[in-house]
Amino acid sequence: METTVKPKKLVRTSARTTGGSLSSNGGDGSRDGASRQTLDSFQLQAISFFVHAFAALSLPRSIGEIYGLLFSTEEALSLDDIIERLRISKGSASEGLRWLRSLGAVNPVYLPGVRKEHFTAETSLRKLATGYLRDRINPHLENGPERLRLLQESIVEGMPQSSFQKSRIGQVAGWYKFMGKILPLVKALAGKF
Amino acid sequence: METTVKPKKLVRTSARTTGGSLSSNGGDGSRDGASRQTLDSFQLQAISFFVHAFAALSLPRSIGEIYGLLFSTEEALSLDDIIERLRISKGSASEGLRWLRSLGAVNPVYLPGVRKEHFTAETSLRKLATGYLRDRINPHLENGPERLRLLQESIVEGMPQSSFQKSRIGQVAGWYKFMGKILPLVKALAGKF
DNA sequence: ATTTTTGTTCAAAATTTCTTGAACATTCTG
DNA sequence: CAGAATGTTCAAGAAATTTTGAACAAAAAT
Repeated sequence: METTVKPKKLVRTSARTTGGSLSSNGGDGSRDGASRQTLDSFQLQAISFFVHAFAALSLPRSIGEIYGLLFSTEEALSLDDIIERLRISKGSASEGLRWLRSLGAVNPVYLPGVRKEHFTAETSLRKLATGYLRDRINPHLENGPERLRLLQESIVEGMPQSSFQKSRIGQVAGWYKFMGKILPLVKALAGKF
Repeated sequence: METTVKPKKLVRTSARTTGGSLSSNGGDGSRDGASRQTLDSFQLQAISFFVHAFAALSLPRSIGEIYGLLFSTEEALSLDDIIERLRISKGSASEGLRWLRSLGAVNPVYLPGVRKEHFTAETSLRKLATGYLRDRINPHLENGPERLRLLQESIVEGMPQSSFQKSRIGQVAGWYKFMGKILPLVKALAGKF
């Protein structure tokens, strides 16, 4: 549930174990030297920002890290770029990227002559909000009518409490109506930002 | 993160170990017999409903159970009533009730001559929404200006990417403005349900 | 003042979720 | 087609969260 905020490592502090032989320069100027795969202060701050923001939605740190990195980087990055810069596992990166992609929070970028898929962050509030609502809110609302029906059918007529129970069902029905009203409003307003 | 929905036990299936000597009838007719502390079909269905709904917000099952029970029960219930009916531990019940209380999702009820605190569910959408926003959304937004400042200060002037970085900050500022617009709208509309 | 009732707290156990890394599948290249 | 590059999947381990239960504190009753 997380009520109190605990300090978590911003970016994992591991030192590379073996001198990795990967190259795959994501687009920064230096071809090979020591500056490779380091994050600048803006990127660090942005990653911190999004890890925090995503945590507010109970989403895993790795997803916040990936989005934060893409958000703060002008060039499109590949899976390996992400692994290298964030020092997370292939599995996490692949999984996190898949999640972000399905939401529409990340855009594939076509680069002529490059095999690896590259991505940039989608920053349009409208698209982000739409994707989030579609993937994480709507599924719950779609079950609404079914759940409401189950609730109604569970009432045994003629009991002293059945009148109370019916009034409760009225409440729930009202909540669903509210959601039906507010969500379009959210989308409409998001379109203006 | 929870993408796939796993079947969870609706209400724990344990059998009482010792014939508990607790009494504290919450208000149902029977003074002592076998019908004590059983849940009717409406309560079961309501608990299932709220466990599911709260899970959508990544809240623990025990909180959904407690709210569901109170929501589906006309009489006010005490901590012990909740423990007895839901078969959850004292710790969970106390903790969950504290959380619901702080949100304003539960109302204390005064019962003359009764020591134990009793509670009913708050069902006003306005109060629920207000409490949730106040406790779980606002705290994150209040850090907004500070976080935005940190982000700005992390930009190193004169680098080739600093122009890009400034445009990103503009995006984030826009998102905060959006939140500032939409939240009052949510509260206002919630008041009508 | 002592005992009983009521409710809270918190360390340990149980459970759930996240991350890792290696095996596997797929697609491209020569 | 063989080999290399790229990306996915998933079992096992690590980490975080939730639940339990017993000790404790506070308030009320006797």
